[in-house]
Amino acid sequence: MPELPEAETIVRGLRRGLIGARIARVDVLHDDVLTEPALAFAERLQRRTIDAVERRGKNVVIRFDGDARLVVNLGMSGRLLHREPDDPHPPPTHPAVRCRLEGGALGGGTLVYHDVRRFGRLSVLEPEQFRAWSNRLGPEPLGRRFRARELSEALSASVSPVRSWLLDQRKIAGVGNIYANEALHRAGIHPRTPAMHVSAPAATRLHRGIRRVLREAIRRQGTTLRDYRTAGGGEGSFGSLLRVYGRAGEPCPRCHSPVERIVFGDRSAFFCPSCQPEAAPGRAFPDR
DNA sequence: AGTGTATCCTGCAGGC
DNA sequence: TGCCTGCAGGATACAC
Repeated sequence: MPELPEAETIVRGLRRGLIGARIARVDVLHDDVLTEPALAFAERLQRRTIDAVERRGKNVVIRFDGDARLVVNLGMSGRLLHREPDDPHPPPTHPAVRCRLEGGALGGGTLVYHDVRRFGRLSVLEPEQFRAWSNRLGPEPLGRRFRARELSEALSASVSPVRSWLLDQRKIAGVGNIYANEALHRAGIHPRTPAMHVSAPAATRLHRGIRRVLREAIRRQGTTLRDYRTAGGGEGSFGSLLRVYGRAGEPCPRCHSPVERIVFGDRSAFFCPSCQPEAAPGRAFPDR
């Protein structure tokens, strides 16, 4: 998906028009993005007023009066678009759910969940369910509870490749494949390094790398490679600042060695073989 | 417990 | 032009 910076950008873009608005009507066009029958889903949203628009990891969280929440995981190609009344844009090509709004600072309009591949999921959670769901996710990487020392300790408990570890939302909430690769490059760590082999100084560099790349990407409204759009339909501009992701064969911006692409865990990993050397084999893990 | 694999979908780029 | 393959920002259920 959309990873943390993209979700954060969407949340910021939705806030003004959604807070205080009331959901007048819900149309479900593709019920496979829902976790419950369309009728029950619509029933639970209709006539509710939006109190807040928030983010948890890479999920958009819309909170209603009564404290129920709509949690939106955007999957690979999900978009949340707010179309204001009389919006001149052409209608979205792959709408899955449409909510007609009344009131709010922008006078209503339509909130559209748009998803070409339909890997995204929308669920309505009551306060208790929301707490349980949120507790299963790891710390917010931009929050105060995420510290280098804790990162280092958590890494030392896992043999999995550090790139895979970073993608596990139970470990850290919000990092996906793009920013995992970018953070590892900034930290000078090979993506396949077993998590427990990441030294304390390297974990500190990784901690800083994660926070820096996420913050800079938020400033640029995220990375639009293909599907991602802001709430207003715009594109994010962080793509031109990517140092390794999607850049196999291009020179590393730091040392000019060609960036390499490998595949493991069914995902591409991009890295600079010179800035991110693979740990010398032969000690703790002789042959993997 | 943690890791690898298959699966859910569609669209696009590139090779022939 | 058309067909085919590979690839894609994610998450989960399952077997081992």
